[in-house]
Amino acid sequence: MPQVGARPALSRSVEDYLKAIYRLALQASPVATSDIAQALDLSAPSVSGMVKRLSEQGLLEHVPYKGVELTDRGRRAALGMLRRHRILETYLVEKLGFTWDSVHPEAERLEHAASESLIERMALTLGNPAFDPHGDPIPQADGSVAEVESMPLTEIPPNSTVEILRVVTSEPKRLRYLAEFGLTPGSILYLVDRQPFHGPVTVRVGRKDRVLGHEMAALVLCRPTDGDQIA
Amino acid sequence: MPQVGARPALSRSVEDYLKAIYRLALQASPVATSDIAQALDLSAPSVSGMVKRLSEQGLLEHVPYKGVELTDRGRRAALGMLRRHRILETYLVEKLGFTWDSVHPEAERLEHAASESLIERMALTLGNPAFDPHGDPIPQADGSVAEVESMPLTEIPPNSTVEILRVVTSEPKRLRYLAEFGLTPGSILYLVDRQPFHGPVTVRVGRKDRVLGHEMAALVLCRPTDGDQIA
DNA sequence: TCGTTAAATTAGGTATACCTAATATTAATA
DNA sequence: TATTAATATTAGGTATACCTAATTTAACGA
Repeated sequence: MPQVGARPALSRSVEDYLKAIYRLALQASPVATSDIAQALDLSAPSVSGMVKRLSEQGLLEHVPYKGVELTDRGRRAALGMLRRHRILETYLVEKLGFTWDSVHPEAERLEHAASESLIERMALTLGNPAFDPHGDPIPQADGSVAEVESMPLTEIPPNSTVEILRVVTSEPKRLRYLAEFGLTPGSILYLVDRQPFHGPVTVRVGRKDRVLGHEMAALVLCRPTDGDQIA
Repeated sequence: MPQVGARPALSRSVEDYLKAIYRLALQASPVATSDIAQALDLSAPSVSGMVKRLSEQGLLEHVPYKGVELTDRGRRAALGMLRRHRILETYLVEKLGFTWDSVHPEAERLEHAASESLIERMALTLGNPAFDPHGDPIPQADGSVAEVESMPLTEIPPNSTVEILRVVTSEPKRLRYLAEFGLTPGSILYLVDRQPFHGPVTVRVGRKDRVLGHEMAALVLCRPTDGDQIA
């Protein structure tokens, strides 16, 4: 008899594979096994073996020497994991006072253990949020994912005012660095200047001007605001 | 580099063994391997094997053919698990609206995944509770456990008023049954009558008289209240 | 088109944690 | 004390998920 609130029993490993493949498929599809190996820090043969088992289970389709794609079942499972992860991160930050740079590993472990009903109760308590603290969209229970148009700071023309929508890193050091500058989702900033050829970007947050390296600025996704007023 | 808030990495299985041995040792010590096997629903040889590995790791002392006892290290780990479990149960009930009969399996899975710092944040949010929703004492971070004198309903003399302190089962059906009667920790009841030789017990809760089978009544631990007034 | 290289797979092996069947030890009884 | 029954352990085997080393396949440039 299956547990109340339980989900199809996939092992931790399998859940991690599906999540990684989903993410990688957003960049390029089919996904190369070597990319999976790199993402999960595993050897290539380990991934080959697991990929074979997962396709036998109907979670993904594998064309040997070509790559893998998630089946509908595999994608649903991956989206479920992503939902769990992002609801957990949001809950930890909103309700338990964790900082946005510290929640990733905690959510990474809890997402395998939390039941569907726990996640839905957390979501309800949070008012069914559509985005997590990093601005990542939270897949809804029906599998839909909000798509938001955004541009990295490195592509915004100088002299524009933008709202930060999303920060695409889970590295604590970088998250702390950005938060120190006030560069978190929802905040408004004015792009003062941008050096060509992958040079630094100067932004004004509040009254302060900050210089961001190109790599850092590329992680900050924004949307231009209507006016051009300085906050 | 160990994780922030992480604990010594013990596997799920090991954590379950230590928890079970701790509980069993409260009844009788040393603990028989067959009792561990029964508690964890494993074969006797599986337990023999694991017991050997755990004693090699210094988590318990094993005298072959006699039984096992936790070492200090083993006891600390077990108390840690118990704390995690009970904080989690309390949090799920108090903050997320779970019912007291449904939290056990959820906590059983989360206790292996939650970091020390998550548990301490939950405890703080709850005001560092000393007891969980079933009245079980929550081991404190320093390893101390509140001891409360209590008697099962089956040993209370008729015509006395008692407060329920604890209900010692995790079976949902029984918990729901008792909750229906208003028999939860903190509630006051009047023991109307008690049949000898393991017969049923009649209690009055509010205005209603309820008859409880002996087995059920034995799960309800109480403390006599000063007066003898009927609530 | 042939050879070289990069990528992927297969072969074979390890650790954990379980199992059943067989054996050993202890404790209770005749 | 010898036998028996209960308890525990050892022996040997399975599944999962990882590893390294060896091999195969595909793709690309000479």
